[in-house]
Amino acid sequence: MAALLEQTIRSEYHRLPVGERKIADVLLQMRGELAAYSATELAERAGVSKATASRLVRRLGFSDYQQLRQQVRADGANGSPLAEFAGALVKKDTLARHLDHDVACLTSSLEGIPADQIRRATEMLAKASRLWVIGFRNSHALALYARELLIQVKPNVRLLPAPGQTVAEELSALADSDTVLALGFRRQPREFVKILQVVRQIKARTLLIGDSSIEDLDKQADITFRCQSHGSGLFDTYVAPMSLLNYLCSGVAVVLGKAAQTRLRRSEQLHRQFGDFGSPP
Amino acid sequence: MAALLEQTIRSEYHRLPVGERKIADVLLQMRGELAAYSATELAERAGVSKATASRLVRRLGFSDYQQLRQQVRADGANGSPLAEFAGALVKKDTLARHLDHDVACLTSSLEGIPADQIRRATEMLAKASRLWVIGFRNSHALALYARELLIQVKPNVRLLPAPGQTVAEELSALADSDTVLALGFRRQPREFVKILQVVRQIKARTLLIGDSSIEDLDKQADITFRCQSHGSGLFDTYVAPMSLLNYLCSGVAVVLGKAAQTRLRRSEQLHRQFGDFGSPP
DNA sequence: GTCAATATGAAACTTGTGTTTCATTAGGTC
DNA sequence: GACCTAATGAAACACAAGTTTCATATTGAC
Repeated sequence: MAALLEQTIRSEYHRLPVGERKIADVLLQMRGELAAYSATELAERAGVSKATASRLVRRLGFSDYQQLRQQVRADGANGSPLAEFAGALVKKDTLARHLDHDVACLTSSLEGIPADQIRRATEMLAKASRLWVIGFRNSHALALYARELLIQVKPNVRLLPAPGQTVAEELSALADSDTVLALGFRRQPREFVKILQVVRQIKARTLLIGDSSIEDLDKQADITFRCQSHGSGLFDTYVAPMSLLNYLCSGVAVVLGKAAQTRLRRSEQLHRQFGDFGSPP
Repeated sequence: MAALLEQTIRSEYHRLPVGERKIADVLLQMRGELAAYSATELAERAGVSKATASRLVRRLGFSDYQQLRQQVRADGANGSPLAEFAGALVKKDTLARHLDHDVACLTSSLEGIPADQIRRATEMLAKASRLWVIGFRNSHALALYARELLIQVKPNVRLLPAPGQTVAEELSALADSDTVLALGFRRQPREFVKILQVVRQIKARTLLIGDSSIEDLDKQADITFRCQSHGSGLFDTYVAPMSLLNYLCSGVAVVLGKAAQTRLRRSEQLHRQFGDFGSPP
């Protein structure tokens, strides 16, 4: 990145007076990100005056700082957009494109999450006296997965909707010391919104995980995680929430500490006794 | 890069008026390079006035554009230059490590799959007169997801185990023109193996998706996909099979062509009539 | 030490960026 | 349709960025 500028600087470097050299050094260190900085900041960083910075720009052959910045930007831009173009030209097969898509989806959904939000979420799950996992339609598979994990480290984890029962019936047992883990991806029925309202009235905690379709439903929740769910093909992809749930539940186990560990071990043992395929008879 | 900003934008996006959305879209496209552009340029690119751009910055919670630019810069800096300088020093937090893990897991599971195997698998699913999706314990959530997708493009997709019924009872209806989609991740009961044997005897087709625990069970299956499932924390991760199932089912819809499309559209319509949250009453 | 020649920073200046104001328009409600 | 609210762009504005000027400091030659 900014290779063009680097060449220019190096070829002039020996001619530069001390002050201008200081700035040149800073420029070289910056590389691609240079365009994000103002000439004033660069001058400060180098410990010289703005005037010196301005003069260096001239000496390097630019008419002004603006021009330099644009060159760096154009040069650096060859990094990503050209790569995208090339990617299209390399004619990846559809599987490779699908993979790229899902990786991007996963990454952009998780990477910006503040550590504090994760911490609060895991504590909310860990400290709850009972947990309710709710998800309709598409989200039900996720709910099932979440319950599967949570039940291994904590007693009293209930899945909704349960076959043969109405949600209202089940939820009548909800208490204010409980936490509801709501999976709200596209295609939730209106019922889902009502449930969140009820949960709020009862003053139980709500942890909402969903996609852009939840819109301002985040007002009903104590903590909200938004994941990308748009798939590469016809169907929505749930890699992001899957990964997030995995991470959160691991975190819950850590918060619960000893208690969870023993519970987990006991679950392993039960599996063995019950007779897993793969374990000795 | 600029992940934090992306999260912020996505969480506010639905609240934004059209003009501000245009700029938000531009910001999302820019990602890391954003700091190199002035608010004026962004406004021009989005086709709105500077004033609108300024207002968006406010709405996203920044005091001014300067502040936004600095956050993007600091955030993006964790990406390349620091990594280049001292890879060892980059003390990623546990979430970042988890993300890396799951991305690696997903990538290594899918990228090596031959196109031909995908093709055969989708055809096997598409051509079956009936489909059975089987998965116990951990794999049941995956099975549920698979059924959810398949039922949208094909009639007669049955999920096993079903609550209140024994698998044997259900499977008595299995015919040799059927296909069984078996999810065999860690912790399958012995029953699972027995089922695969029965399926083979009946000469129905078997598509097996699982992890290393399936060992030589692939002999019982016509096609086998092996995914990584070892998680970064205590629990297994299922991002890879999730992504694979998504891709395969999309493929099935394509193979089935028109018939699947209309079925899908009808399903969408039904959802709407049934009354989704987010759709007009 | 003196003298050029050059380099430098402080401050004045200019320009353009980003914010704010305000009148107009669009969207929603009764 | 009348009304209110919110959104928007044009223009006025405030401010900071970058350039230029100028007086001072530095360097090297003699």
